[in-house]
Amino acid sequence: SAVTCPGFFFYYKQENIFDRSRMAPETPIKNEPVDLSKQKGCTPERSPITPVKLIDRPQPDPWTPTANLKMLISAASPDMRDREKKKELFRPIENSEQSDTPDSLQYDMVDDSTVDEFEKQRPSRKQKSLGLLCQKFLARYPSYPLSTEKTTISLDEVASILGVERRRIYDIVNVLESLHLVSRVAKNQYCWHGRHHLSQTLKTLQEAGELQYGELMNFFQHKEQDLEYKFGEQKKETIPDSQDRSLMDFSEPDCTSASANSRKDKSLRIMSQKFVMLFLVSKTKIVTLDIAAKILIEETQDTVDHSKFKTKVRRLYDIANVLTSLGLIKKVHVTEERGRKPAFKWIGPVEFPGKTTNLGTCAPYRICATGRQRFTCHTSFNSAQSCEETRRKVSSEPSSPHQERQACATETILKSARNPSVTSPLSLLSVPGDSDFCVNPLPQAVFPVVQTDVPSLSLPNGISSQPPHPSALAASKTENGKPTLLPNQPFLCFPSSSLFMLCGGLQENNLRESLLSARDVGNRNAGAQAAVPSAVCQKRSPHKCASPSAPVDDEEPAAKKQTMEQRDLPLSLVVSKKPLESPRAESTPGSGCTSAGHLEAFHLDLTSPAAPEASNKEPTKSLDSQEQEKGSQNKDPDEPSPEKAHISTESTNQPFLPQYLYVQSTAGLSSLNFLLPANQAPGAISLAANQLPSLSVPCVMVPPAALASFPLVCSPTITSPLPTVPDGSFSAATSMSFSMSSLASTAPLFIGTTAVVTPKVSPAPSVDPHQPAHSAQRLSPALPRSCGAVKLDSHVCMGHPVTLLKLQQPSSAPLTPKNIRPVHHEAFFKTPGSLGDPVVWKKNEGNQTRSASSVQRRLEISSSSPD
DNA sequence: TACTCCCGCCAAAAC
DNA sequence: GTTTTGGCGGGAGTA
Repeated sequence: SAVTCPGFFFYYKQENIFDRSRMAPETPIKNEPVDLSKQKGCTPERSPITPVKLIDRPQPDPWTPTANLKMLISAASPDMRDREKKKELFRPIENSEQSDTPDSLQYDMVDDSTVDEFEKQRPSRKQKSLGLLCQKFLARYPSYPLSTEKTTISLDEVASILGVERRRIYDIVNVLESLHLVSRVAKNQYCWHGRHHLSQTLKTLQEAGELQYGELMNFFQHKEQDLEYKFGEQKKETIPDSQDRSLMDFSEPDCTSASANSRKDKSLRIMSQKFVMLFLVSKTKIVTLDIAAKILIEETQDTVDHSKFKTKVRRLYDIANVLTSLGLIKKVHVTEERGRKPAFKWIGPVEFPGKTTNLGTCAPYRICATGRQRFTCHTSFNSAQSCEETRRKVSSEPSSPHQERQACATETILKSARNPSVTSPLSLLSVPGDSDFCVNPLPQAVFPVVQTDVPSLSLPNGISSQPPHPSALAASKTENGKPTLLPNQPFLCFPSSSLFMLCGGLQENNLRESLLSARDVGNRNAGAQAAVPSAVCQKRSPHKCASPSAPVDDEEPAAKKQTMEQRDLPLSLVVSKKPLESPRAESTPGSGCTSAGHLEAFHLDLTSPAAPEASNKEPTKSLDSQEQEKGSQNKDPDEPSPEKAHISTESTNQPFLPQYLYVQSTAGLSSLNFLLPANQAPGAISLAANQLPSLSVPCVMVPPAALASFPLVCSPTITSPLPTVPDGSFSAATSMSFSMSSLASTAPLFIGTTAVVTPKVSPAPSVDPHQPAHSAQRLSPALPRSCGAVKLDSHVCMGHPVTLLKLQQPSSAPLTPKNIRPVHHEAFFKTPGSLGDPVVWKKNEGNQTRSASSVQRRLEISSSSPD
């Protein structure tokens, strides 16, 4: 009941528990009967033993402080005797919980009156539940503490007070932390923030969730079985869990230390955020545990292990209990063919007025805007989340086209995340929804850097690439130490592996308009990144991460983008809105949000040009902002302003005609894949099959959908080719680090393969403009085109100078086998590297399995791959 | 029987 | 080396 009546619950808590605890934490203790035997945490003090009875006892009176006192008093004598029994029977926690919970139940239970009975009744498991414990915990603190007051939480103290072992407190705190209700300030010390930022956090999560899980959720909801099936496959194939993980890990490192990542990947916090995302993304707002577990497992796990599934479910229950205590969800059951399935329904806020940005501002927290990112305040979290998210995306890839697309998108994102060792930024970026947040950072990162090693290229995936890029860039930089930006250059070097989607012929007009408007808005979406910022900053710090402070702003943008509606859309930048078919896409213009169906599409879109509606929708918003940013960025091509890189957004409404050529590099990974606007004359792109000719493509590069946040480079039209940059300009460094921003410049992109480019690059694919439209989900060479989903913001690009991208194909060679994608198309967006044979990946990962997320692994690989 | 999820081992991470 | 964190899964309570 408490759950259902949050208000009441809280009120109650505050009145009673809270006051007690806070005001006099000790008193509570006293009140609480401590179970000497059980309570580990119980400090001797508490141990005092006052019989818990008091609490337990249901007194007629509501739990008011006074009532408590009465109880205590009354209990006094009996307590003593009962003590022993109670020890076992009642724990402080229980007691407190009961007391805490307004529920009549408690009273009922207790009412009996006699202590003995109580004892007999012995607290049931429920009474010991994490949910109740959490309620007690929450009761201790005000939901909306004064900004001025900072409440610190001592884990030990709380544990002792609540009469539980610290381990349990961690469970609670981790979940609360994921929502920014608390933040860790030091060992054993957390800071209570209350719900002030909850809406923002949720918003951010929602955005991120859309990007990451939008399609999946929809998909699942519609086809669980299929999905499952797919997932299984995907996991096997694509999910290089390790890679994904790696992403996460890296990302985290950004924020925190890399070391933490491994564990954090699986962190309850991240899981919590992801879980929340699922709700926020779900149209029905109902998420079954099995689906959630599947989705989450995919992300992290390589193999679909039943035991893992069970474990995941257990964790989800833990999280759900806390969320329930927060009044955000409630338990329900979904009846399906199979029968009744446990599920939870989101009963928390659905719309979030605020902008996500603020979160970032909140000192303690930061939301990593990135979809995948972690919202968690802690840097570590943020990064981790992002990574994880990305991973998930990747992993989650559905076998089905849609799924694939999505997967691709996610993968790309993930990849991006991973790649950038730092990823976090990327990850952030990648997330479309987050895009806002991400935007700034990414761009920065993105800049044209030439990375030699960067394996990851987010680009490839287009969307994903974007986010990744930044990170990638960063990563490359860090890794190489030379993230070289290409000064001024309009070029970007892409790692061979990367895939690019180029889109041409987007609705430039629309975009432009949107952009303009966007500009007007002045959003600098930079702000958008807010959430991301922190994370980004950390990661990016080098760049510009806009100061975290920015977050606020960022959030706003994000918020804008992803207003409820939009959020539906997968942000994916990818969005290209309607690629070729725009017509279909068309529709949803404003909706931005793509319906579930869209979602799927959008992912796909990201990858595939075609991605119609979904992409459209999303793009609209985010794109606009992005575009705007781009525009700005473009202004300074040279400088990669963080924000610059944007994905152009299209007006959602307007369908685009995306025309793409998907150029696939041969080896899948190694080679680049891009989409060239169909419009262009094929000739324009002269890709020798073997080499990489520098291409001038008046196309837009569309980063992965995720990019939304990132700058996309779009060249709407195929303008005349840009001046080609000398291939040589880009060193073989394959890194594609092109900064998104630079790309963002939107100027038409010029893609030139470096001389180095290996012939592998399969131009051929590129040749087919048409194909692209379809699914390009697969990076695999075979699938070249699929990528179409790019979102273009041609407009943006249009005006701008052309960007030259050079593709390197570094000998793509080296592509690690991993990179090479197996036949599976599922991999879609994965960067070439990511694409690698799943099997291989797995193998590679094998060792890492646990610690490193697949993403991470990927990253690692990629990083090495450069080799 | 299936669902829940408490409990605490134990290892990674952080001191 | 010690302490803090927290992943993990056995297994018991519930429905």
